[in-house]
Amino acid sequence: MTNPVYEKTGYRSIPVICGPTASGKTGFSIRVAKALGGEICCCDSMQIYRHLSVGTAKPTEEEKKQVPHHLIDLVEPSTPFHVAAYLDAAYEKIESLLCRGVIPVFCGGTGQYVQALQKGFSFDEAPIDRSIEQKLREEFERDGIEPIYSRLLKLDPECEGKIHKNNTKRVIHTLALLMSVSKTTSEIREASTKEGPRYPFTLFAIDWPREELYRRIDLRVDIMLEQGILDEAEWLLKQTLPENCTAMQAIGYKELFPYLNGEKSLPECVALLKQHSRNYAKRQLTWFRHMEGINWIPADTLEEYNVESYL
RNA sequence: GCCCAGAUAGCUCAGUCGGUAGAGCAGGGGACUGAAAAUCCCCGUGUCGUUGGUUCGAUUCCGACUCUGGGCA
Repeated sequence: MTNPVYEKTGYRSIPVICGPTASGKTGFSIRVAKALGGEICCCDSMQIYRHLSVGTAKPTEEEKKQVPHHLIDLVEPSTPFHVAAYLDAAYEKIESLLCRGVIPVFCGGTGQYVQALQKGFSFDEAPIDRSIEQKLREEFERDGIEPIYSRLLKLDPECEGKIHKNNTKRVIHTLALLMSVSKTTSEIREASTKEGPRYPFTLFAIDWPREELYRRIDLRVDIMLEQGILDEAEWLLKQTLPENCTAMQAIGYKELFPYLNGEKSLPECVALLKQHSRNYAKRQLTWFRHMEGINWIPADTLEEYNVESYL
């Protein structure tokens, strides 16, 4: 079996630097990319939005000068984006880097995106029909989740153990998906993995003692404030996007809106922002802990850690 | 100094018509295939402020004390 990564770059696999928010992924991935002569590909569901920079902890201009960064600033905050779109962009980027003999170095904290890359999910079906989803949402407002949940189970009984009834967002979303592609979830699952991973990836995750990680998160929020996250939040608020659109839900902005609207004090909002960042970090860790073959890097060994020996 | 209201889980509070207590948030664990920084699931023993009294039994009733609000001086 041929390995396009090895053929083009001499490395057996593409490194993916993961870790919770504020764990030091950006700095570390720059070091790795320099050592490997690679370029960085971001794997982050929020950094793909233009204008949202400080709040999403994008690499700075300074950092981007050191190593080229890709898969950042792909779309406007008003544009819907999702794993499928990310994978399209990612595969295209990987291909073009490999053609130049450059090894991509992935870096990011979005578990869903990392998983999709690692497992090689493909989403080549027709896209989900948004009008169906909209109709279902209206139905839910009117009659509650019961009838929708029953319809979902009727179409695909396997969902019973997989999707909790209270998770209305996923119930609605999944039913809309099944109706759009007329398949069951296991058929979708099968179809999306039948080709296997597109490229070999090796995963790494930066590991901090929990308390220390939380301290770093709090500290970084303070830094973001100094760097102008409020201006970004104000700009985003002025776009008057629908509340449920992805960009509006980014941690760092939604918590500051009440302050900008004069409903809450700044310290109150900042405390909440720190809180939500910590909650998020915990959820990220759940993803990474259960990923196959992930290599944990204790934070105090980051300096001397040699990614290359794993590739 | 006097009057009133509080004092219960890390925080905000509910409750026990007297039989040693429970929510939300925090915290911990988990799920995740087209919104994922989203969404959802599971996990709750704490001298019920201190100290006397009444009682078979007090966190609950009564007294005193301490502290915290608010009011009057």
